[in-house]
Amino acid sequence: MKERRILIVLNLEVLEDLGIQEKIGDPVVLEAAVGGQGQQQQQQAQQPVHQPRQVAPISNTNFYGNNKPAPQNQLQQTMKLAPSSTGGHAAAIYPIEGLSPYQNKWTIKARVTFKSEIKHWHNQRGEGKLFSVHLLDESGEIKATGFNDQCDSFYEVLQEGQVYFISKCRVNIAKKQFSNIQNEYELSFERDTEIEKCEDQSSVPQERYNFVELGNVSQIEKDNTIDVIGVVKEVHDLSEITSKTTQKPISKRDLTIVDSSQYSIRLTLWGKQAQNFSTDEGNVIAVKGVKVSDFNGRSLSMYSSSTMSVNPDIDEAHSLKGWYDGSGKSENFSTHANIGGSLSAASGRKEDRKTLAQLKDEGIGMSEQPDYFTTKATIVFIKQDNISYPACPAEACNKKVIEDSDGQWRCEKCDKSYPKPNHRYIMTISVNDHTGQAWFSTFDDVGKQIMGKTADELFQLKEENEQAYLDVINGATCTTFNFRCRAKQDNFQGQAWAYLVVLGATTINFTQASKELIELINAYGI
DNA sequence: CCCCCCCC
Repeated sequence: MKERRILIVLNLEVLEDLGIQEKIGDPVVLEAAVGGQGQQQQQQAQQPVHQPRQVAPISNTNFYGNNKPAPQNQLQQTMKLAPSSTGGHAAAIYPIEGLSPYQNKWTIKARVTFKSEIKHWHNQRGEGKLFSVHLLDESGEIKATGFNDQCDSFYEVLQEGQVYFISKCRVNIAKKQFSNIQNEYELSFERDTEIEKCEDQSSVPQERYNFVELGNVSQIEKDNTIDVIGVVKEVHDLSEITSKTTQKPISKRDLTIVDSSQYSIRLTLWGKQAQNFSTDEGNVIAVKGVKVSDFNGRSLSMYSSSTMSVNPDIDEAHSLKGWYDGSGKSENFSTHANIGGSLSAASGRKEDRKTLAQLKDEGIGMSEQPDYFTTKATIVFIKQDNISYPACPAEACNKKVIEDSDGQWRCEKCDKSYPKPNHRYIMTISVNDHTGQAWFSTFDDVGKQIMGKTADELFQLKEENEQAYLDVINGATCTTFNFRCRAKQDNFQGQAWAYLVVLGATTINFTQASKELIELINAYGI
């Protein structure tokens, strides 16, 4: 948490009525005046802390972006004097970033960048209605909510896009989990809140963004909130789904957006935003406060409080449009599907892609908790003793069966005998990649994939035609797969080792594999 | 004082 100095003025005495002054005397910035630590912090702040390819959270929120928050000294610049909204006394215009519960005599001059619809609620604690707005000035942004009477008073007054003087609100600690606004605090309108439309509508920024390049979205964890800017590549038809939680139907529209990082990503719009979307392919959209989801590697989903601006008049939009109309239109785009370190949609577990050398170097499978990883490797050797075992043929039993003296196969677990067993693979294979070697254990499903035959078929073949059997083994050797594995620590004669079990294997899709390699190369930022 | 943000 960033250190914050609070100065509470308990009393002051007016020595002389000087009227309204820009400043009195020769005030100095508080931090510098404190000396020592304060100066050190300032010097640190001047260091180039920003690394180009890294996507760092802004301040201590989980809001990600490329821009640093507004520097503190901007706050002083924002301190100006406002025309009175109440007649008589002039009020100091306060920067939004300076609002806190410790000070309530302020007026902000802010643009409404978003206004929600009126929402009605009823729960065990009561019922009511509310609306909320996002307020922006050059220092920052804040959410403000009007409940019940204040909903009636201010809903029509506040219009999206307009600039207002606002004062006398309550300042509460923001509930970050419910907000995509970057502020420690949020406002609620009170009975004596004053809101007045500002004559000068131009001096407040339209919106503030912290764009994350589409290629960097994989670095953002699921459920975080980001801003993105991209060119609309595809507009999918409006569809309707039924919400699992509310059982209510809701409109949905998927867009595919792209940017010059040569990544495409799906952006889902909901409800009215989905219905009203009418922007054609080739236009730039800037989207603020969208949710990052892990579907298909990474995708984006609009909240009802997310906002979209079509072809905004900002540098990023102009350069993207230039890029797209020039070359981008005919380029190919990567997605974040199946990238190393992404979350597997199937299991929801983190499955890092590892090289075989990394397994050893990083001690994978040498800790209490199992590790999961994927790796691309080639089978170089299949151990032929114990390639399969005779298993109980009963559904989902799989217990090893023993042949009786009368030729029946006995299962201890089922307490039954069967005329013949069902063979199941328990292969141990040696795999290699360009970095090293490992032993993997595989069971029936994966064994079938590797051999292209059931263990029963292979067992039969070995009995009938030894050479044909060896041909199958040889055919499976030197094949390459993407292996999905679980690593668990085990002990053998007092020696700890990593027991690596293959949970699934897929053959190499060369198009996909090439894309992944290109992504890896791009990640070096060359 | 709401706080759900949906699907595959």
